[in-house]
Order: sequence, then structure tokens, then C-alpha cells
Amino acid sequence: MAKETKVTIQDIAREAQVSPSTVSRVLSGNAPVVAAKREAVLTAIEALDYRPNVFAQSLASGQSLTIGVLTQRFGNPFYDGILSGILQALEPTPYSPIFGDGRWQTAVEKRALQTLLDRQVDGLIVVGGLSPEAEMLAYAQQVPLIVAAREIPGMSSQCLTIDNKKAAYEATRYLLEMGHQHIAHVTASIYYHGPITDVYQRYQGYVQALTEAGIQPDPQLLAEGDLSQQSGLMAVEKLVGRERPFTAIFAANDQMAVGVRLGLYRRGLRVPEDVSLIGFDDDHNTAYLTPPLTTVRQPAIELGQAAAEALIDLINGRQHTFDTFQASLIIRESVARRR
Amino acid sequence: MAKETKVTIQDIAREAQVSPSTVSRVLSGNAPVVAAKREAVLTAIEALDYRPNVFAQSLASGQSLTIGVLTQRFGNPFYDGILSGILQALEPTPYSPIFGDGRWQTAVEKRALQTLLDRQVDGLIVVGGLSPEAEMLAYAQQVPLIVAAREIPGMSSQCLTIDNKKAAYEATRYLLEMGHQHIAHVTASIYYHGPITDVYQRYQGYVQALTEAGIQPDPQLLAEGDLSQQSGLMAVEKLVGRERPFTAIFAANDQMAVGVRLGLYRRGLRVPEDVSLIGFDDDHNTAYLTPPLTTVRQPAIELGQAAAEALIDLINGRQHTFDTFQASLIIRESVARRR
DNA sequence: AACATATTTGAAATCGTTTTCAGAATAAGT
DNA sequence: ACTTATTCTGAAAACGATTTCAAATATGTT
Repeated sequence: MAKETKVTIQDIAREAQVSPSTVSRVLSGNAPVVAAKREAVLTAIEALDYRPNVFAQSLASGQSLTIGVLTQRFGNPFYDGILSGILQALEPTPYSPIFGDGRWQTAVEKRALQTLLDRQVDGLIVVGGLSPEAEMLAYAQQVPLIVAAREIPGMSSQCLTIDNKKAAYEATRYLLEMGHQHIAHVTASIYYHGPITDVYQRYQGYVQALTEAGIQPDPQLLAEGDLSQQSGLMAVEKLVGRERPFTAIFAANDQMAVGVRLGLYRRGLRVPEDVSLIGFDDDHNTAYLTPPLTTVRQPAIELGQAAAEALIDLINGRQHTFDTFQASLIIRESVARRR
Repeated sequence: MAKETKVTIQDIAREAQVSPSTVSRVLSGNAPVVAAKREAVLTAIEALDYRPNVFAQSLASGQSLTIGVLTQRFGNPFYDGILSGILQALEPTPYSPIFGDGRWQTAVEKRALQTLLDRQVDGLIVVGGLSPEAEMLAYAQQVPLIVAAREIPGMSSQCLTIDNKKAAYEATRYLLEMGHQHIAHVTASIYYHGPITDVYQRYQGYVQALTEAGIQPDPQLLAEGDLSQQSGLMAVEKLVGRERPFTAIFAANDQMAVGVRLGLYRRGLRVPEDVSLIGFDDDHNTAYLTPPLTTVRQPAIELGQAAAEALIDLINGRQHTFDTFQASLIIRESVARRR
């Protein structure tokens, strides 16, 4: 199948009348070469259309120029945004990303991680994930590691997160300011998903805002889903079934918010006239719901880029400090002032 | 940073009292080894927790056990579905995927492809893309290549596509059967996006259904977008601005359909009471629009899986025939019978 | 001009496997 | 028991770079 007449560094050396070592030096640039020879080498490379063999390079140098990215469940908009950012940030660098998918299953995640490690990635970015903290710390010993969208105690300098509690607090405050008193919250079960701390933090933000406003959080106004649209739909059923009046719903992510929106439609409840709705994530399509969804924007792409840049700095032993990432409330049309 | 005391094949050889060659043989299994020694090797591997160095393997064998995947614009739900399928299908194999993103820009795509090739992928899956057909054919000479979601003349046996024309035909027929006569179509500009043949085929299917029903396709009922939600929104503006009455809209993809849906909402047009709407792709969230969108489901994940399997067969010189992929109409609630 | 020092260079070792080749061990055939 | 096949096996040569080391050349000082 492959036809390629392989051009090796030897060929270049011969063509340019120098030794292979010299060719290697001009290639890597980590040792000086006199201008004339450098020129000769460069033209030879050009002439023969030489492309170094990555494996030989990696074997000899111990660097793979590859970075591993572990994600969860390809297709989740927030995570995909992060991946997209990573891809973009890596493009101008010599590093190529290689992906694994943990699918929110500890065993799968572990295998995927091992595969990545076996490929001797120079660094690893783990996006979310369920691996026990101890394991993560162990990995961090083996390889430069950045964790995105998850906070691991003991390696916080390598974790990029968004202040979920604060963002949820502000979202809830906004509802309060709009005159809502009975605010339901759709969250995700901690038992089902493992400790998805960001979802829990959002819950905490919600509670805090309520409490500060002198409102006692009502467990009857809490519904648990699993982050899917379907579960948002069912959450509405639970909520209205309980016959506790509410005028607003804060969903812990946009996917559930979308389900909630449909659930309300099914029940003949108008948004925002009867019930106000607020989501979290700013998924692509969320701006095109009817009505456009008020939500909390998470800077996913920026987060991905920052993660990639931080990792490269880490690999090269450079010091890196993160920008902190702030989520911001995107006010659209799904929240109305309570009359 | 990395601490690892490298265990090499030599260590195993010493431990098991055999030669490295023998160890290699039991590892690869492509030469017989007597049971006793095989056992010894296996236990040695176990004991020392040996993991072969991929680069040395690749260098020596000429196989990278890596397959390149070129996608366009990470974050597009249909493409992401394909990627997800590829990832799944590759998981049980020794191959790992490495990704590149062409971003729907010819130059970027070319560079991404070159990067993939430089990494000596054993095979390549190109999802969509803009590369001229001649270039694709050239790549196909260099490396086993599968193209998903695009048809390249001259290598159709390596292309997996869905019969877009037929699917669009059926979608349009469905609208006709529901009594609609004035059916608008939101398509994508061929000039902007290059020859996205699948979108063009959808247009053809639309025309065919209309013509067969004795209806002359009206250019005033055609609006061009760029596949984005935003462009769907604007398409509605164009359409109503032309003051040509219509009772149904067929959008060439779900993202535009979502935009269309919002556009109609803005105009105070109800779906489906005033205008029926049908999309194409069956994006995740499309089932949770209000009302749930009737659309055409493309089996993205299955397509991705099939692509990966086909590629592996191709790499190993096995013959492979594809299942054909049929899109199917998903009837939900955005289409009503014309009264 | 002579010496010390700094800069460039090439030869050769190395990275950790696979694979070829030929010899050793075993099995089979008469 | 003696060839003749047939399995197995190890030594050594790839694979295609990088990197160490020491030699060669250039530069600077006195």
C-alpha cells in the first residue's frame, strides 16, 4: 500500500556533505552549526522533501511530542468545548494530542489512561473524570499532568476549574432579584455519578443565595437528575407532582434545562410567563431555545487552551500561573420578573 | 518528573532465561515458542510489570499502531457522533486514534493531514473535509484511507456515506403527504462551504419530491445559510420578507432547524400550528425542542464504527464490504397536517 | 608566534524493539 | 539407528534518529 521511498537523515547528510549529527543539530537547533553548512542542510532537506521519522526521534530523545487527553463521553458540549480549545492551542506547537474516552466508567477510564501512558505521552490532560484522587496523584508523579474541570486536593496548582459555587450563587441571586421566592433546583445525583463536585458546588451556591436572602431551602423543591435532557424532563414531573408552588427553576446544566423546558411545555406551563428558567454551561444551541435560555457561560474553549498551554509549560519545566476562569451570567429571555 | 525505572525486553529475557528474540516472539505471537519458555516469559513480564516501548516497536516494525482521524470543526454533533463511533470501535483493538481538525479551511486541513502523515499513522479516516478530490486520491496511494460522510469519485469503495438524496426525498414526501404544498427549504451555500455534496444532495431530494408531486420548486422558497443556527434564524427573515406564503420548512440540518424554530417564534409563528418544520441529523438535543423536532436520523455512531472497522480491515489487507447506511425519518411533533 | 580557550564537527554509542539468518533441538520417516 | 524434515532458538543486524565524546578548527590573548 505505502509506496514512499524513505528519505533518511543519512541521505540528507550525504547530499549536504556533512555528518548525520550535523543534520540532527540543525533540525533540533540545540547546538550551533556554521551558517554555510546549515544552508546546505536546509536546501538538501528541501530538495529531498525529507521528513524525520517520529519514532526514531522519540526513541532516541525520549520525547514523544505527544500529549494525552482523557475526556469523558465524547459529545458532551462542555467537554467538547474544552477539547476544541486544547486542539487549537496545540496546533502551533510540535505536540499532537492523542485522545482517550473514559465514558464516565472508572474501569474504562483506567484502561484509557494506561493506553495513553503506554504511548509515552509527554504530558497528560485529564478532563473531568472519576479516578480516585490517590490515583491521580500517583499519575502526577509519573508524568506532567493537568486536570481540567476538576479539583484534586493536593495538586490544585495543576487544576483548572471554574468557581461553580460562585456562579451558581449569582444565577440564583439573579432569580431572587427578579422577585422569585420559590426557586426549584434540578441537580445531579452524587451517588450515580460519583462525586461530581462541580455539580455539588452549584447546589451549594444555590443554597447560599437562598439562605442569605432569608429563605429556607425547601427539599421539596429539589429534584435529582443525571445531567441528561431526559432527566430534566422527568424532574419537572417530580416537581409539579409534589404540589409545592414554584415560579422559577435553576437547572445544574443546560442539557437538563432543555429537558425541563420541554417538561414545562408538556404541562402547558409557559416560559418565562409562568415559570422562569435558568441553566448552566451555555451550550451552543441554548441561545436558540424558545425562548433563548438565560444561563451561565463556562469558558470551555478558553479553559482548554489554558490547560494545553499550562501543560506545555509544565513539560518544559517553566513556571506557569493560570488566569482564573470566571463564569458569567448570560441574560437572555427565559427569566421574567415575578409579577 | 518521570521516575519510572524502565523495564526493557532485555530484563525480561534475563529474568526468563531466554533471548530477547524469544520474548519478542511471545509478545507478538508471530512465531512459535515452546510452552515452558512462553510461561517463563509471561511470568517474568508479570513480575516486572513490563510494558513494551511503543516507539521502539514502531521503529523496528514499521507499524505505528496509530490511526489518524481528520475531522472538521470539533463540536459539530453529527461529526462528533462519528468520532465517538470510531473511538468505540478502536477501543478493543491495539490501535489508538490521533486527531486533527481541519476547521473547514483547506489550508488548515492540509496541514493537519500532513501532521497525521508525519506521525506515520497506519491508516487514515477523513471525516468530511474540503480537500480536492485529486489530493484525496493521492493520499489514498500513500496510506490506507477511509472517507466518512463524503463521496470521492474513483474511490467509492473506501467511502461511507448515507443516501442523503433519498432521505431528503422522504422527508419532503412526508410533508407533502401531510398536505403541505408550499414547502420552503433552507440549504447551505455551495460557494461558501465548497462542494458539500451531502447538503446539495438533500436539496436534490427536496426538488425531486416536489417535482414528482407536480409542484414546481419555487426559488423564492429557497434560503441559503451556512449550517449554523444563526443562519437558520436569518433564513426565516429572508423567507417571510419575500411574502411568498409557505406552511412548512425543511431545513438541511438540525442546527439550522433550531435557528429556524427561534426565527418563527420571534415572528409569532407557531410550530406546528402555523408552520411545520423538519430538520436533518437528529442532533442530541433536537428531541427536546419545543415542540420536539421531526427530523432525519443519520446513524453517526454506527457510521464511525463501520469506518474504523473498515480501515482496520484495509490495513490488514482483508476485504471488507460495508453495510449501507440508511437515514430514517424520526417523526416527532413539529409537523402538523395542513388544515 | 605561541598558547589557551571557545566553537564546530564527525565517529560511534545509544534508544528498545523486530526480524533475518543460521544453527540446535526435536520429531518424523525409513 | 540414520537421514531428513520440522520446530525452536539466539546472535546480530536493522530501524532512524539523538547525544556523548573527543578531535579539529577558529578565536582571542599575551
